Amino acid sequence: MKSATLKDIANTLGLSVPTVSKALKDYPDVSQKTKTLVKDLAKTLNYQPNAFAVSLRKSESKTIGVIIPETVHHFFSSVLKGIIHKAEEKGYLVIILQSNESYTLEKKQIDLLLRSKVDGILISIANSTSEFKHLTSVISKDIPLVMFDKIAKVVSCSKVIINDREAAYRATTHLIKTGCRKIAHFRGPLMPQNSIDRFLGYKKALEDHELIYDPKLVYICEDMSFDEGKKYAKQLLNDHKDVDGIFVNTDLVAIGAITELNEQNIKIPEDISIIGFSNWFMSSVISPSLSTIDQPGFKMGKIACKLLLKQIKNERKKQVFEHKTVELKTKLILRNSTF
Amino acid sequence: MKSATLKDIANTLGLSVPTVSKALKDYPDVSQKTKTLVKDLAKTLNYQPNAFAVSLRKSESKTIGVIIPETVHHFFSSVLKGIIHKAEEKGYLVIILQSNESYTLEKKQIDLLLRSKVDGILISIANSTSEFKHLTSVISKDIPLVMFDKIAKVVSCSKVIINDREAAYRATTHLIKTGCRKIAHFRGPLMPQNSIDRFLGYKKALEDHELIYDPKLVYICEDMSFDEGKKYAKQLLNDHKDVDGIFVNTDLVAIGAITELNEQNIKIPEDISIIGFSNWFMSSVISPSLSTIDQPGFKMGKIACKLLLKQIKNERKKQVFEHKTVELKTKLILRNSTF
DNA sequence: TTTTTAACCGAAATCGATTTCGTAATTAAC
DNA sequence: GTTAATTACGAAATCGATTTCGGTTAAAAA
Repeated sequence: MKSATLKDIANTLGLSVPTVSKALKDYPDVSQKTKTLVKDLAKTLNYQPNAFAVSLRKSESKTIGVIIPETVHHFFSSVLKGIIHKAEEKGYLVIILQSNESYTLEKKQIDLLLRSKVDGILISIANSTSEFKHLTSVISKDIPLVMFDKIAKVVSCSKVIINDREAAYRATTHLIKTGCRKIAHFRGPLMPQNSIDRFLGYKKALEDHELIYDPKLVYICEDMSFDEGKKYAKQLLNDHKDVDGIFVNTDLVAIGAITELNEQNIKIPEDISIIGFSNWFMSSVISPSLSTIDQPGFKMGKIACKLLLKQIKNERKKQVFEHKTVELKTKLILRNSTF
Repeated sequence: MKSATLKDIANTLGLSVPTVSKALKDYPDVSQKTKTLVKDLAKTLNYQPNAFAVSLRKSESKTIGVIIPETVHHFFSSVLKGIIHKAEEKGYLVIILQSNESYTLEKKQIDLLLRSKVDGILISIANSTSEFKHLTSVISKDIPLVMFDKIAKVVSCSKVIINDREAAYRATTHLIKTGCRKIAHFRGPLMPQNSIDRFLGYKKALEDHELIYDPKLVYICEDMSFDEGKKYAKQLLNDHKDVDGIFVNTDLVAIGAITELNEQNIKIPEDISIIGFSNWFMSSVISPSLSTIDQPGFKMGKIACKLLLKQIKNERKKQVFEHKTVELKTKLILRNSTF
């Protein structure tokens, strides 16, 4: 029981294939009579145009590809939701791949997506990605590309980001304004732009408020895990007993730190204030609940997808598309891990 | 700068398109000399077969579709990770759609996937889905379908599940064995099979241990949210002051309940023991940490995908494929919300 | 020298849908 | 009644790759 084709309709009605095709698409050079004839039969046969054939003819797949570092991650799954939502609304399907923060995998996946002829690509790059030939080659092939959250500044394409630096500045400043004088920073890996920017925001906040920036107070988390949060909290308590605040690159690590401080009976925020980044759901639930920066994942996904689809549309019309960088607002969420 | 086609290679080498095609695929009726000639040029031109054309010819897309109720959900994003992992390994891409627990959307999405000609479909059905014509119609079109986690028993296809009933039985039994005598149950909606099964496991455990099953101790959570957990915990404390245990359908709701009990200074587990279901990461981090049932999401995704791909393979070979139901082991995780 | 047999290659059909262009039949115009 | 203008359809080409089936050349066998 294969599905009906134009040929099937044409044969049973004694028409030619082109006429049937045109009838279904309301071409003016088909009589009303045959149009209704064709459309009725198409409905009863439940005719669906063969997507492969249409794709081949129009050379478009109505599909976009997304590469994220990790699906099991509150922020990225929110972004994903936004992307899928917008794409579906515009008649596009979404192929998801995850790089697991690996540059090698990311390259392979870009290749996979190109081979499978997606109409465009959304990407949030892996921590280990420091070369961008695979991305610029996408652009040079005239495949629309939009980066979100973890971007590479040097790649010229549309981007959707938050102002990590400013948000980190605000978070750190809040610690300062509520009395912290010796503030540590658990930062992310050296490479990705947003871990750099958050660090710079932290540093700037210290300097603007006449606190001394001390590199020894900055701990680098390689995989930004719960365990790393615990580990560096422990180490911090050993190294610097008089620390009274920590600004953490991401909530998960902050929660690890909170767990360690709780176990050592350090009072939060009385002894040490902690502020995280990203606003995972979890953060509202642990004890003490975690102050943090809210990152609008769903919105970021929607906007990134919208930008991509617009660019795809322009590409088809051979119009130039100016790359845009959209910066989304973040919110400082105050809970019980800070004053 | 369009990408190279067989025609391009054929023209520059003075060969015909079929010969080039056969050279690339090592047909025996092409001389070694032309083979190397063709292959070399293909490499320098970076030739990639046009996926649309191949799909049309072979009528396969090397793509599978996945419908889940929600991406922003620890369990489902784990399953997703497993699916994508296995699919990529076997050369398949994965299209993700989310039904948002809506039957209407689910139907539309099945249709979308069929129209876009995926080679197979993986689905975890929405809570509101009680009719299955859209699913049986997939099967009758000979498109392989595999259900996971939230399944419909009446649909005849392969399934990957856990034994919800037995796991719930174990969880409830643990409460009983550690001294609970009046155990409430926060269950899920009436429809989905696993919320029914978990309820039945709870009930059976009570009966097997000579405790009286009291329907008034069962609260129905419609959307299984944190807030519902809080709400019903509050209500439970009003309705039945002597309750000493709660078995909750899912961790998120359990965490809501814990939050409410904490606020009311009820001691966990001394006054009331709580046990959840699913083992969200969050559960190990809140205080007190939540005892729960571990559900192997990643493994479930991998196995469901593996089953689907095997069925796709068999379908192409016109072989019959016997539907399998794989039941994955769960684990009782004991933490500090129970003795 | 003739016949047989490989070895190599290409013509043509196919997968479905789309679009351009040409033509027959009908109607309108003069 | 002849010409011009519609109307309504189909032939053919196209999007790339694949596969079957012949056919030509050269080498091997008789």
